[in-house]
Amino acid sequence: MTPEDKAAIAAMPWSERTFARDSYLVREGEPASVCTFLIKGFAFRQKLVSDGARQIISIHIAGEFLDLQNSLLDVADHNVQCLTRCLVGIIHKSALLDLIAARPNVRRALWLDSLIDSSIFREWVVNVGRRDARERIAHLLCELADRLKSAGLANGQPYDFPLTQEQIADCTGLTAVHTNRTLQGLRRDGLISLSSSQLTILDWDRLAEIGDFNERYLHHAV
Amino acid sequence: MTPEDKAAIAAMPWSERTFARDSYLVREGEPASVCTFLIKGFAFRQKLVSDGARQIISIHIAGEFLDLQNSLLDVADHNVQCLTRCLVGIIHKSALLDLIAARPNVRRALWLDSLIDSSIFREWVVNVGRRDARERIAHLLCELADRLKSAGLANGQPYDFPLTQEQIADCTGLTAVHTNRTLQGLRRDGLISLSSSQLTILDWDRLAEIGDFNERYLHHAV
DNA sequence: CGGAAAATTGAGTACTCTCAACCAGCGTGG
DNA sequence: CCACGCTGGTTGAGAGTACTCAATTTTCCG
Repeated sequence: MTPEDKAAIAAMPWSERTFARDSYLVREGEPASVCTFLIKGFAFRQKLVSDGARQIISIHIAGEFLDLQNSLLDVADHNVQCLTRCLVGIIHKSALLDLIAARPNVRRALWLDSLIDSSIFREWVVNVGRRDARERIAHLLCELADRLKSAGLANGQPYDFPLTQEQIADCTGLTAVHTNRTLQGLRRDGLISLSSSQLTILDWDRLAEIGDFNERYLHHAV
Repeated sequence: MTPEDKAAIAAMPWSERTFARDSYLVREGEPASVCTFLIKGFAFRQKLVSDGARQIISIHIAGEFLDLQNSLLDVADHNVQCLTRCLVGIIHKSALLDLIAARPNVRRALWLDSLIDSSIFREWVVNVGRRDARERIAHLLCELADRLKSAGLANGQPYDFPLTQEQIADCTGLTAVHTNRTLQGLRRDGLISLSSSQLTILDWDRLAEIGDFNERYLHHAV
């Protein structure tokens, strides 16, 4: 992006707001009028099924858009919620569409962002569909560590890792109890250390192998 | 889209090609240089995990793009394969990018297409993550029937439904054996009739309820 | 008509879930 | 300052859904 692109972004009419942990930023079924991006904190997307169970669909870290799809879609098809206290940037979708119309580079960057989101969703389908509990959790930990590192949000280990075991369970399609036992297994085998929201990956190679983790789907280089 | 938009699309340098059942259209890890769309037949996206198991990530019907993400991403992050004999349209990604640059309406339509793809991936994460076998299969059947109908590819029941039980299993994260038994349950309960690639949904309301199916995520109206 | 692919069946296994109880940490209020 | 309550984490036992393996039947297609 050129300096002009960046100036155009900076000139957009956006606002900032802080949300408490667990606050909803987007609710399924509600009309979509704004787009939000995360300035500080962690957030996640989720859907609820008929019996009340929750599936988390993705985790988001600072710097990421939370609902870029709202720029074109009329009604939200899933919920977005704060994982921690969050500082969020809010842009009205029309402002974003104007910017996109005027700035090819920005347009490209935003489309690319949504395509990478999409790639992550695909990998999550694979993760919950074809891996067992140990593999799923290993994969999730690798993904988050990799993304934090690559976004420059980690200065070495341990990583800030604000997910409770129940939330890890909702990411991986498991129950909280089984997640607990599986995490204990990973600890016992000297692969990770995880407590009080601090994650240390003690043996990256083995954890990545267990989780069948290959960073290609994150498309870092693009 | 205006008539000019349509003329611009028609004027693009694209080619047609027929592929046999099971042929690969895109292979994970290979450089992405073209985009393809399905003119006739069925195709699917899939990823393989380390132990060789396969997870199908989406099913595609005539009229849909198969790898729009290749227009911006450099390396394919998953495989695309024909489910049946397919007639496929192929566009070099540079031609598509030129068209996008010149035609705001086309650009919007393509981005929208990729956003709806994304929404379907999210629903699949939920399906394999938080539903049991019967619910997963019911949901898959509802989705495909709904999409075929809404694309105008079905003139009433039965629907063309070219998935084998093994492929249904790979869509839902189950084994072929369990898929077989679960389908028998759906038949026994008078919900569906499925054989020789012909699907009849005998009781839509009950099937949709079992599968917790809500068409919102397909964003038909947009 | 023959062979391969797809569907079906049975029996035994195991991974994950459910339910329930219990422990630990922490912020709040008496 | 400590009790209390809440959330999050841990443990145990038993149940159940889904898997594995292997054989058999049926269907599809050349």
